[in-house]
Amino acid sequence: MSLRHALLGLLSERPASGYDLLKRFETSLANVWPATQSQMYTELSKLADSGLIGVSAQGPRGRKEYTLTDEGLAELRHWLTETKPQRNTRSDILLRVFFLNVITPDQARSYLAELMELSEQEHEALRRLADSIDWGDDPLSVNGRIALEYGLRFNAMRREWAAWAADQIR
Amino acid sequence: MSLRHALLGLLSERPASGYDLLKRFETSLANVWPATQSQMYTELSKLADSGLIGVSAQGPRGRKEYTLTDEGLAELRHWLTETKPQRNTRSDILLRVFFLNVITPDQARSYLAELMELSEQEHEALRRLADSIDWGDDPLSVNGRIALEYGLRFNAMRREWAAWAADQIR
DNA sequence: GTTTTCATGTAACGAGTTACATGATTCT
DNA sequence: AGAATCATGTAACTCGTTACATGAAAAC
Repeated sequence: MSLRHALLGLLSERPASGYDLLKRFETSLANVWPATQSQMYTELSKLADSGLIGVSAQGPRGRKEYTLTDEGLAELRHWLTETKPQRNTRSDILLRVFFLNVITPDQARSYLAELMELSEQEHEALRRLADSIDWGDDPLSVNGRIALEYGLRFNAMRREWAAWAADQIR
Repeated sequence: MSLRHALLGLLSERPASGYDLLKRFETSLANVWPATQSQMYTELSKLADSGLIGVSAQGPRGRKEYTLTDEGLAELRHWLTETKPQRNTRSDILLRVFFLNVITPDQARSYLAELMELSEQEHEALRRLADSIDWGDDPLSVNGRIALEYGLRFNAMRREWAAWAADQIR
């Protein structure tokens, strides 16, 4: 139920079309909340129907620019302050760990080595992303920087853990 | 698509009924792959239809005991060795971070303080769980211990990050 | 004999994915 | 003129959640 809030959040910065939002997802939110094109257009229609956003302008090629309404902003704030985040369960990566005894120790260690590599690659990608952006003092930079730092720490933690885990398997 | 593999994995230890598996999910896999009763019975039917598991015994009250077939074990091994884990995206917690500028700095800091507390609570719960189990040298203990260590490290990381993040918000 | 536990299933709905379908406009 | 990009939408399907429904057997 959070795609709607992701869209409201992006529209709180500035009005945008579905196409714009699609692009912005790719660059900023793809890591924390991926969404398909199909899903976004559907959700935007629903948001417009429920009055949380409105069509503020029409452009060429049927372009519809959406703007956050007062109700939409209220809903966004309500979500941020009054509702508790659901903890993030369901990890394919971790699920596999429970069944590593089904394969050979060599295969298990190889799986954990892959995880280490994956973590390193993601860490590196985030580091490059951090370098490519010139961070200002504006709120968006601060928030983006905080989210990115999470990614860096997360991948560092996961790399260390996978190394430790590989060592546990005898 | 991993619930099926979670079920195959649990059945690789020993045969069990849907009801048994439901109980075992609660204690072991609930943290990494929660599933509802409804979902599990449906998935077990599908697995039986496709021949990856079979009904090995019938008990009182319509109890059906399922056993992993050779094809099922092969599929489980295939999943573990040949397929790449999908990285874990979609974090409600992190999504909110992107929009903290929409609320007041005080509210934002309060949100991060909640996250710190949540991480501490989960860490503590896992620590208690670790203490309550007498870990042996058997494969299941090793795997369970590895998964649990992940949880401990993850929550420690998240707590530190939230503390750091709160400090970034001025 | 009543409550608890065991045990399985279905229906309706919401969220997410893949694929298909269409067409206007801008760029080269 | 043709290719790339902009731009939106729908259909079919899978996965996951909530709620409903049922009843046998064991425990007290």
